[in-house]
Amino acid sequence: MKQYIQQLLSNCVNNLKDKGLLEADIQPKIIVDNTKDRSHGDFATNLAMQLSKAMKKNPRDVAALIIEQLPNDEKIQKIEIAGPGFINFYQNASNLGAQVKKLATEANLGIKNTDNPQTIVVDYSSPNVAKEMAVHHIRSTVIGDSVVRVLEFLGNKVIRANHIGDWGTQFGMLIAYLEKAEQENANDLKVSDLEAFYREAKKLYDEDAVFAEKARGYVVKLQSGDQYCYQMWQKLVKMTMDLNQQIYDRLNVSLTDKDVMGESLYNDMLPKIVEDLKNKKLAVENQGAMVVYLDEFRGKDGNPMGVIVQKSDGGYLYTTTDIACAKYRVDVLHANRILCFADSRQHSHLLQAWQIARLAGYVPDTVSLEHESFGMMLGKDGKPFKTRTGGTVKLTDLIDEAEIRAQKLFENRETDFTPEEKKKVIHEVAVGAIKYADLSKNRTTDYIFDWDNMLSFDGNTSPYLQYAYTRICSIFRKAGDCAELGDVTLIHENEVNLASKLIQFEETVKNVAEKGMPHILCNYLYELSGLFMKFYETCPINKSDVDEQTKASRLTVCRATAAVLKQGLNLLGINVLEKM
RNA sequence: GUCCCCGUAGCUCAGUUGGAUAGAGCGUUUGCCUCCUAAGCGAAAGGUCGACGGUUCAAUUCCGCCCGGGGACGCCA
Repeated sequence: MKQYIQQLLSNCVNNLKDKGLLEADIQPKIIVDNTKDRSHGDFATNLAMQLSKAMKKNPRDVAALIIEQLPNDEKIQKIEIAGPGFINFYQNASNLGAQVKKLATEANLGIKNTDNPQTIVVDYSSPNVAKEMAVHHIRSTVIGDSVVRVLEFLGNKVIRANHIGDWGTQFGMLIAYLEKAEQENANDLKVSDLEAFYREAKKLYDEDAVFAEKARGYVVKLQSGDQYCYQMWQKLVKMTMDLNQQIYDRLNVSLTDKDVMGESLYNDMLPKIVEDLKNKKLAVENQGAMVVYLDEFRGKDGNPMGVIVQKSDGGYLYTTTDIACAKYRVDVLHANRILCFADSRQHSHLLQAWQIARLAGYVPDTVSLEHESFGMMLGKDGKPFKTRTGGTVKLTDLIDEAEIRAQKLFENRETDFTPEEKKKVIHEVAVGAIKYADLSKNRTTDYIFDWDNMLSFDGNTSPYLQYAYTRICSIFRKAGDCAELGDVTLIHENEVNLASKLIQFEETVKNVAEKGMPHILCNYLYELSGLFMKFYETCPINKSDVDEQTKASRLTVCRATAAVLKQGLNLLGINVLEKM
């Protein structure tokens, strides 16, 4: 509808030009907004105010001229000039009702796949091997996974890339420690606490000279392709990812072992990359290291900053890996668009790596590289988040705590749930709350970690949206067999408001896909749920004094709302419930 | 020192490519279950949008300069 009005206005501008009322070379941006206030109609444009200077008339007169040019249209009930020169459009209620019915009845909510599907690589989660996933991993994991779902929903080919930290000098130490642990535990080693594993390895490395010597030897062997070390390294990777997979499964995150594309994947490419950069005169030697100087980035002295792509000892750095990684995603994965969900501290590093990749011709201008950065997790004191003991909070502990709190909440309610149903509700509510706490915030800003905030079940939270859905399910249960959907006739103000919001689902989802920001969808779903709650309070359905036609109409509105909520929550990676 | 992100109600956060009276949640005060689930709805209180300039018919939004917070700045990732 918005685009429809945009088209009408565009025609209108051309008419004005034909009539000589407007210079032909003026190209106004035609913007149609959803109004914030119902008294301003459904849609508004500021076109008249934009044109008023060029046409040398006051904005309200320009608005009148524009309206004169617009054809009568059955979808539009009324057009008004308001305030300083806004043009407000009132949508015909039956047109609005027809769109709601489409949402309720058509597959995929009437949303068609995008005309030009892209291959999009989404780089997210990225835990480190031999480290436990902690609360700060949740942002990349949960936000990235939601964007993946949104892009797929719109018909794109999405390649999930879990860029795990599986390479580095610490692996010598870890292999040596794993070897020791295996010897001590015969053939049945189970590691459930990676933090302890890493801590013990580090302790031995620092205190035991013989162990440290062996560890250093293993690094060299691993890097030169030694079979034994390679197998031990693989065990460490598997050990970690098996534990991480449990977390992904618990959190309903769509990543699997097939999506793992760790740093080590690009190892073989690194020597060739450096060689190529040297040949292209991009990399030059400085104090034994290979360095690329970039004009765009200045160092402390104001001179172009050198980005080291190969150390003086011949080793490579993560910048080199990220250059190779970008090349791989273009050459092998055929990406049209690459999204990288990583925290803001990596911003300049990524820009440098990508700039080099572009200069070297690995990534053409047609492929976009986007750092979907997010802020840091801070403590209540505004400093980077740490627990009292200086550590961080494990993701598993966070989920456990959420389930404990959800269970407590549940125990105060009277329900007829079976133990299985009860368990499911507690789980989905707890996980939804955690994910929504992260998803609903604009990812670019730093945010404060707070147990009570993150594990809240009231107000603007996932349970609120899930609850709205269960209320609809309850209505249909009550209506039973006579739940016939009918044409939508919008009578009550709360019905109209709900319907207007419902039809904004598609543009909201597209906005999320473009910006990589699921909080836009969260806000939308929260507003939608709020409007539904108001509708629920004021527009009865299963009551004896409601006539059949009204009932059928409202059931359609309910069906449409349920469809949007279910699909919307699904795009956030949150499951709906029939009852709670 | 250079560069990046941020500063909105007591707290946590929204605020669409500049638009009409800056919005939620939590917390506080308070009304509503003989009526489709009260994990809900209604009402009230709470703001120099960090400060000052500039551009514009219009600035929380764009530009400049300060102040404050966080971060990144050659051989870690």
